[in-house]
Amino acid sequence: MIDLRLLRENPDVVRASQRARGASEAIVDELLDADERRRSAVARFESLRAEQKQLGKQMPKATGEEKAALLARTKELAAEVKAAEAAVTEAEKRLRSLQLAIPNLVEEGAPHGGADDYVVLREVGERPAIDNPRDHVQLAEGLRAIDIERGAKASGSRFYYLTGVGALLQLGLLQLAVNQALQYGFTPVIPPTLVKPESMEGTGFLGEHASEVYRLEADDLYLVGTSEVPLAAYHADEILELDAPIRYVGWSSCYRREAGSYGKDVRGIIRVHQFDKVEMFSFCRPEQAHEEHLRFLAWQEEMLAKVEIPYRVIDVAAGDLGASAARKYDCEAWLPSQGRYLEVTSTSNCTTFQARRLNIRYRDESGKTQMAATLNGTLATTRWLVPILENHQQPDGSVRVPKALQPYVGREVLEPQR
RNA sequence: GGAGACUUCGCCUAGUCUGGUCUAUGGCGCCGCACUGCUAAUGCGGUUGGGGCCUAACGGCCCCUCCCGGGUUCGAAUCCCGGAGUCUCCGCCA
Repeated sequence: MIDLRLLRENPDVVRASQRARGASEAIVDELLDADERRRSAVARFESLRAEQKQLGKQMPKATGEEKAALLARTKELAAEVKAAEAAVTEAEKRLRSLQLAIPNLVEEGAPHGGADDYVVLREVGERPAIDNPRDHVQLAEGLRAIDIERGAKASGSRFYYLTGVGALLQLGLLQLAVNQALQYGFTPVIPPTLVKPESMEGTGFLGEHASEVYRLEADDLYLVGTSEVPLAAYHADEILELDAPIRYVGWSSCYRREAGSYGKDVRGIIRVHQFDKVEMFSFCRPEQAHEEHLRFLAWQEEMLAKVEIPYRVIDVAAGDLGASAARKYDCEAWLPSQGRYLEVTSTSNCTTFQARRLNIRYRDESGKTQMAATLNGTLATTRWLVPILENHQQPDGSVRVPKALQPYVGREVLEPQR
């Protein structure tokens, strides 16, 4: 949700941001107009209401004719107040829906343009030289690590079972991620994965991504696509102490409908309806957010280094940012079987956008309440198994376990079963 | 699933029966000042949040806010209806 004060004082900043995203600029003027209308409706209501209260106070002491006159006037006023109040409600409704339709202001420096206009910031690590690389499905089959057929049998397409070393590998990877986060002062959290509409709305997932979200109609609850949702909602309607950032690391299953993604990444576990994720989340002061964002990215790169995967970092273009994000960096892992990069992490600086919707504030030095900033970033997911298996495969179909994962998995090499 | 109790300005709490003087009580915490060799203690004062208008600013005036949404009324923290949440007991089940 956009800051109305900023919009009023500086509409050109909002227009420029919309332009960078390739989004509507006209809506900015609609919003300005709605804001204007709301304020005049409020002013009318408040002056009527003030008079009503004034007269109401005289009522108990009034007698006789005086009282009759008061009654007549206040009865009249009551109707006017009611009408004025309805006008305010109407104006606020319009304002709010427009306000919700405008995405976050893009951070200065973010590349302009659409999905293909990202900027590659760096490539890290050496791609392994593998002749005729097996893909993760073939490798997992040999290792008996992922059972896609039975996943389809039990639950349908894009579901899977992680079995044996597959299950161990995921558990190890996620624990490695949590342990790293603990080192940097994060509080571990296992959140609810069913949330109320307000939580979904507050994090901005019911806009353009609404069709991606599972909804339980009978209970009016949503299955979260990321623990970002319950982590952000954790402090909804609270006033926080934010001398230093408050950091949580969430571990949860994530659910995505993947509607309209048919034909994309159909094979294996690259794009699935359910997966597990360890997610960093931070509440901080707006002026700390940029630095925190870079820290998140550094911690993601630290994880990728631990599992010894070659990757690149991209600066996502404005038009490809989610509605909540002001800036987003993705890490993409190298995929030998496909000769391309695959997104494995994403970190967004949501500045005050989510906090404004969720009403999350802090007190500054002068004691005034201010909107907090929120940030999120992936630390590990089920999808990571794909580049881990593929990049560490051996000619015989076995897979070397990265050193950092060995204590969790309990072996140095995963051998194919026969 | 059934029955009951409860939800008040950061936290705890008075007020709700009997509508107006609630512009919401007190305590804790926090902030400021005074006192004190320093600290502690004490005293005095301040302290819900959101919004509108006026102002260069300091500040001032006003509206909303007693879980949420309706209703009754000239007037609602208070009465009525609906909803949410918390707790207790019962039932059922891991």
